[in-house]
Amino acid sequence: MTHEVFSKLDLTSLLSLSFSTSINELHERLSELGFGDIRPVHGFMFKCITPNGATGIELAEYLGITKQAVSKMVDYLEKSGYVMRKTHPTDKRGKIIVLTERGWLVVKAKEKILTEIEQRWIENIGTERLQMLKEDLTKLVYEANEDKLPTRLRPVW
Amino acid sequence: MTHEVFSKLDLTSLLSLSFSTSINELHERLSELGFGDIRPVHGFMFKCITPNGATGIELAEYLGITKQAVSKMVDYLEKSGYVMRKTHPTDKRGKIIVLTERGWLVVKAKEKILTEIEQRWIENIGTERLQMLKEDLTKLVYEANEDKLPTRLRPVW
DNA sequence: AATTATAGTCAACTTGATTGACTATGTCGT
DNA sequence: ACGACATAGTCAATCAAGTTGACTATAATT
Repeated sequence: MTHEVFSKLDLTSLLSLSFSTSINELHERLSELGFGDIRPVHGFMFKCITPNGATGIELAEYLGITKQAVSKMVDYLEKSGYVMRKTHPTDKRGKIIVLTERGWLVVKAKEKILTEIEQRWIENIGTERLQMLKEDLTKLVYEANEDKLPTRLRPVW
Repeated sequence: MTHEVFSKLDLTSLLSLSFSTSINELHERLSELGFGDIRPVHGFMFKCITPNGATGIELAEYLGITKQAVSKMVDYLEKSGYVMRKTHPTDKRGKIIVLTERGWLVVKAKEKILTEIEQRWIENIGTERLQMLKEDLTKLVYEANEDKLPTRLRPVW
């Protein structure tokens, strides 16, 4: 694909490719660090869990999947040593999912790698332009969500 | 989610939410026009098909799925009246997938709706800023792909 | 002409989700 | 305080959308 081809992409293709590009690089790097069993949704889940844990319902809403899907995912991540279930402090029905030490390592690694990706983006388009890009996307997402149910993170396809 | 919450989102969350926001609105609008059986991947497939058709292999590469998945998708879209298979002009093994009249209606509708979404984004952040946003994303995606296999449209999750 | 590669389809399988039911617990209205 | 209703999380079954490997007909290569 030449630059000319890219410049003719519509908005949704541009956003999808931008997302795929950054998330692919992130997970290649995480793999190199020994976190090859982490999928993008796991990284987003860990973000929601920090710093104090989250309930299954909170994770389901945040990620845009059902509570049963969250339950299965937590089963898998618990078995892989990234999260733990704890009893809810005030609701006996509930569980709080928290990160293990290994889970925190993923969160730190992700932050570091994303900082490096952004650094390279800054070298490409400049600090001010990246700042504006993020401000504008934030504004547009905020506006689109201010009187609706929040858009779920999970990209529909 | 308050504006403060949005402004703390990392890059990958921002891009995912931006994509979801725009693609959700697009498909709500397409649904209103009677194209409720179209998924985002179909819209991208139609884009790849225009104007002269595409082979199964081309569609698979463009969308980031296997040729069998494309075959099944084309089965479905053929049955729904959006595409047709034609024999390849020069390769007897091959098929060319082309759009029907109804398929072209979807392409036109998508273009119109995306123009309207962009128009509203212009009202929000200004013509110049949207222009810069698109230029910057184009630049970043292009740079990330110039010496690699192309990033596939399909967002990994 | 023989060998190797490819396009598309087939059937079977896998993955990651959803659905509806269930139990234990929490909330609300009287 | 109690009964009715709602909810959190789990269970088993199911489904959608993909992948895999095999296959045939055709194309390309040697």
